[in-house]
Amino acid sequence: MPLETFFNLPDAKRTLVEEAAIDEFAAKPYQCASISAIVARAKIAKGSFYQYFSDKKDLYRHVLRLVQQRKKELVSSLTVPSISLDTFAYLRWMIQLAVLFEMRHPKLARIERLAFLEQPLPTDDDPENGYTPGSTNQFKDFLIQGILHDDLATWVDTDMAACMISAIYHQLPPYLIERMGEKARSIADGSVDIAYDPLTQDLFDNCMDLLEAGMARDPQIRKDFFSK
Amino acid sequence: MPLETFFNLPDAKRTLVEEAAIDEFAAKPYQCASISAIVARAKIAKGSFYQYFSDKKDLYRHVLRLVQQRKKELVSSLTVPSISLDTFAYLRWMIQLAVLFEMRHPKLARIERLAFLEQPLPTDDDPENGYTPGSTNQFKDFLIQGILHDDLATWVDTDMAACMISAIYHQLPPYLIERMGEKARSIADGSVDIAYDPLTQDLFDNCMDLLEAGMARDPQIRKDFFSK
DNA sequence: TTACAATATGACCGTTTAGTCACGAAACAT
DNA sequence: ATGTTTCGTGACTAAACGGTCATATTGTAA
Repeated sequence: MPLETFFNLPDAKRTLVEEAAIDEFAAKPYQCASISAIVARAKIAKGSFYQYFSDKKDLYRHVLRLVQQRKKELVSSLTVPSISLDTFAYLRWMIQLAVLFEMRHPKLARIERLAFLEQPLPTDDDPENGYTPGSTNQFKDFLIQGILHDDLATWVDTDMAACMISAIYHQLPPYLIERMGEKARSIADGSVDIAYDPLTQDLFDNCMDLLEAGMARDPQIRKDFFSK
Repeated sequence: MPLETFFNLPDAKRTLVEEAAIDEFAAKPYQCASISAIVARAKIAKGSFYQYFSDKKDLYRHVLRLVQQRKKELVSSLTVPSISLDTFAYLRWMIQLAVLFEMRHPKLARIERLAFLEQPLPTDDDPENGYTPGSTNQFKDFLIQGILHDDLATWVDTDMAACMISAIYHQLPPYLIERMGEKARSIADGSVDIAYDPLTQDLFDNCMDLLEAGMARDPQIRKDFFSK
């Protein structure tokens, strides 16, 4: 945790430091991120930094906490689907959320992605770790619920499916946004609502079709569907 | 390209340098990889290194070339499926190949993964780039062929599907190997043939089922199958 | 043996790094 | 006004970085 001194800071200054840190951690992987660059960008003295944070890892964990916080804020600002929603409708909503987060906070999204891909690098001694939004564990529980709700085929290997979906969840949003082109900007600035844009929803349709029904023209397996 | 001096080296010494570089690039992302660490591990002088390579990027590109080369060697040592194979059987073979590569050359596999994730960092002025095994572009062409062969549903968005599959292709092998546990070691050392190990093939079955038929218990879409 | 080219070397350069610390400027209570 | 705590600061350390270069060693041909 950052030292109390950091939280005693006036909001403007604290935000300045946080923004500088976000810039740096979005630009470089954790190992290469430079404290010197951060204090230069935040226009504070090197010594001041160490009055706020005990070391680089301390700052990094704080930034990761910020990422989660901003994502929760985004969720709060959205129409949250009811829990009783169809599993795939909820999964679609989650991917849509990831895309929105990528559009509104590209740097934070990049930090989250880097943290996911670097896997067990800076995640020591943090017991609440391993279960963040988008994590493999979260998707696993989600899929188990899907089977219990009779939405998913019973033969689905939830562990492996969770690994595959989390890979997609972290890799797809930047691609989708590039694919959306100009439209992405209209949605990001709020002039277009993503939920009512037919072109974007077509993209999500295609994405969900792949997850729901796979890619085969003539699926031979579909085990419990045909034996139901 | 490395300088001629490097290729004039005795095999043992050249290999030593390459192994040291592989160790380093597998341990750290490109930006953080240290020349000093490499020359220390290879037990050569700093000056010697710069008689072999013009700079860090030069070495890195050479290592990436080594990765592709070793992968091709692995392919050559395997029973290559016929081109007329079913699309999904071929895709299954590709994933199996990725798993084998991860088992036999974990460091090289890690370098390949890092290169894929860092995306357009060290890929300048290399025209043959953007189309390496496992790249999104390669999967896209592969999927188009799949549609032409009538194996894939015609509505599949090949661009997006390629993005999803390449994400899985790079993320899944380490998970599968961890999942295989002790069995992975038996296969890696050759005492068990992956193609005839029922437990492993069960895993691949589940993986391919997900790609082929998706996850829904009762797929509503399956557009051109039901309208065929 | 001589001459010349190819290769090997580590001290060195300028820069950057994470982290420290003595000191000065506030802020605050008494 | 005085004492005390908190905060801000930039010079500083020791180490590491990528890269250079003059020099030393080796190999080869004459």
